[in-house]
Amino acid sequence: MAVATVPQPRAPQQRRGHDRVAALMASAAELFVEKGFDATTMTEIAVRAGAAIGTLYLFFPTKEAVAQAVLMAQAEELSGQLYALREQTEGMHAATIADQLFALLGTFMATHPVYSALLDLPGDDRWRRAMRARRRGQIAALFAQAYPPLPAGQAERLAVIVPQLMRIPLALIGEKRLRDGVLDELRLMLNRHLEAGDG
Amino acid sequence: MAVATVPQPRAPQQRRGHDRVAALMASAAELFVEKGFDATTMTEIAVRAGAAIGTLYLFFPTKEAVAQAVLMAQAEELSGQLYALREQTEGMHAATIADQLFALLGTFMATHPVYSALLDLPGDDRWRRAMRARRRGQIAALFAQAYPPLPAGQAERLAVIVPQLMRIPLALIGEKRLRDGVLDELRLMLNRHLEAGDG
Amino acid sequence: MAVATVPQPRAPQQRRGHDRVAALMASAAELFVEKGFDATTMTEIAVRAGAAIGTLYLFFPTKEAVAQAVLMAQAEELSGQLYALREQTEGMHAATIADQLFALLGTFMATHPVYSALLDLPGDDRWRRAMRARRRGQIAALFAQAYPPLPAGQAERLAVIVPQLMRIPLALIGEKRLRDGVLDELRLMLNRHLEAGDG
Amino acid sequence: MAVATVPQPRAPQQRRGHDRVAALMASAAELFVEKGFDATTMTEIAVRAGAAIGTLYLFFPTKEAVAQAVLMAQAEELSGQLYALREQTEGMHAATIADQLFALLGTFMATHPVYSALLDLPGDDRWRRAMRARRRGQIAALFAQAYPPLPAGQAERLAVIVPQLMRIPLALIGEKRLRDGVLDELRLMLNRHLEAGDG
DNA sequence: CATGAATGAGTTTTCATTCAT
DNA sequence: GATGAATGAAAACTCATTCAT
Repeated sequence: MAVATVPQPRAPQQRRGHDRVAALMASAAELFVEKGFDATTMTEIAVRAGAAIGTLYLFFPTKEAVAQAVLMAQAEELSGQLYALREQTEGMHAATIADQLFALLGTFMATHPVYSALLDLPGDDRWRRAMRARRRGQIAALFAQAYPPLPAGQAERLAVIVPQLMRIPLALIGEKRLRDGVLDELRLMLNRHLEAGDG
Repeated sequence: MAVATVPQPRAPQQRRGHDRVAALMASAAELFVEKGFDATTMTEIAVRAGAAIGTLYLFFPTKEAVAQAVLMAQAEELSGQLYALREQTEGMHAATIADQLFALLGTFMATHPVYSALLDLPGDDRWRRAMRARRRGQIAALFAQAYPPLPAGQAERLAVIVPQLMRIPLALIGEKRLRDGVLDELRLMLNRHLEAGDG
Repeated sequence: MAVATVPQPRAPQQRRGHDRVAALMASAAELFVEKGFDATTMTEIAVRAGAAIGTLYLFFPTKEAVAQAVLMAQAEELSGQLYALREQTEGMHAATIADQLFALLGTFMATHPVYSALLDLPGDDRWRRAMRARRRGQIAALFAQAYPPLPAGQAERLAVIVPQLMRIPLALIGEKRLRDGVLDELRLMLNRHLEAGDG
Repeated sequence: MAVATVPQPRAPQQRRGHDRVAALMASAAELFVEKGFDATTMTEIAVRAGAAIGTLYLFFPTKEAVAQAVLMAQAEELSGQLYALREQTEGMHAATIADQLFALLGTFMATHPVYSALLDLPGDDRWRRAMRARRRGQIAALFAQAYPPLPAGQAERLAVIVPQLMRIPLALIGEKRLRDGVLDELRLMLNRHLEAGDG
């Protein structure tokens, strides 16, 4: 039962539901990065998005569902980028493909910090596993295409390793010089490894 | 219907305080790995250690303090191992040192999963930062000692990268073959990078 | 992931207000029986009636008002039936009247389960009391007319008892044989009691 | 995290857990009768028992569990009374047994109003069904023992009917004279029915 | 008349922390 | 040292009700 206390003028209700959901998800993504999933409250998410708690629950039945929606949207985006990369690098030189992939992942991780934050939560569900598997498959396919003589299994191993490599610089916020250096170091390390081929 | 349990006569709790604390910390470490820090309750920690909740608070003022104690103990252990490694590899061939370091970190990460779990929690405190810095310093020193001509900064960059590399296989529980393959791949990649020297 | 549903084009809602209200009340009646008054939500009522929540509030100011309307309509119907029974049994043999009343109430209770469900809610309001009083008066009048020598007060007592008797079989859904047996038993018991007159 | 605001002196904590549970259940029983199960809040239950909300949840995991505990305790009591009645009326005259049963149920219903209130909630669970079945069995056994020539099934039918009969006067709070009259009427009706035997 | 997105007070439930014994 | 009953602030979640369109 909602008894109006101080009937505040309501914000314009013209925003389409789509905008509302987008604002809520953006708010959630920010908070998940700032404080982590557990420490973020549903009320905070709503407040930062300029919505009431009930509005948040209008679109997402649980807090877990918010995380899932945020993560899925970002995974979708990454998947799209990886797909596009595969298209546009068809037939290119292996080293070029690797460089592009490296750049793509590095940029994505840097600009989508919530992606890593949510993907590696304790207590991995079915859908989180599925997301990781999909990413692994796409990246493995890219490697396999770029280096046809790649021995069995190596593409998959690289698909596991490379995304994790790109997360390393993320922890170095506030140490910009070191961060850039680490990124270069990682790039160099991976290139050398790929050029050398399997041992 | 859940009604008050009949207070069972308790087993004599005569372990020395030291054992008590060790049991509590071990219990906490297990639970932090299984369910994550936030999802672990103080009561669970006490129960699994066979202690009462009050006893847990006798030794640790807050839940955060438990995590800190657990993490510090493990960091201390790692630090000791790194120190010992430095002693025993003095004057050895660079490649050998690297291999040893790799093995040491790999084993440590695999056997101390709570270490990573706690070190990378969102909301980094002063003491967590200090811990990371110390590790970085020790590993950088090892690299600098092993490869005297290492260009300025590279030892530090490697000290950032290598521990993170060794965490990658941890996520592959249940895929043993892939896990071992990834570990080999990482070893190979790092060795090649070190052999090649700086660009 | 639960995201805003795409607003489907709506079917034309051209039913006259009267039909609308009838549909809403029917929907409410069903749900009150299925889940109880408290567990039924206004949104459910509207949805099952194929209406929007706002439409429901167009006709009923509160949830309580819905219950009141539903109950009043059914009480009105029962009252009408009782009135008709009184007319058509004028001058009949007492036993016949009793049988008819018994049949009437039994059928009504079985076909209007929401009637009992709403009438016996905790927290009895003025209007619920009034409804019970009216029913009591009508049934008492029937008894008084059928059995003129009925001692003072007995008609009223029977008017309290008989409707409650007829509710008993309602609880036996799923045990049809027992239910029918109980109904017969009740009929027999009441007839014997009436034939014996007051003690 | 509980940050003490105004450290109120705590009430004496000497009451045994048993008393605590009893007080909570008594408080719940009162409120369930006064306002019904749904309208009663866990906070109210705790407050009326002089406990904190957390204390209530210490003993009962959910509100449903509170109801279950209250109902089970009362059902246990009724069951004990019925058992004792069976023992002490062994070999007695049928009419006497019936009278005793009638008195027992009448008194029980009047003094344990929460029993009916909880047993007839919408959404009958397994345990509620079990409770009804048990009562039915016990009463049927009593009837079968009292009236050996009772035709098959009638004992069970009576076991369904009689407890419901005894609930009827409960609704007449505030109309004492009518209430007593109704009770006598019911007694008379049942006796006549039993004396007449099956049709 | 009709709609349904939006609201927020109120409810259930959890759990870190305290303290009398 | 050891205990565990007790606490209550805070978080997740519900739903009757409103109102701009």
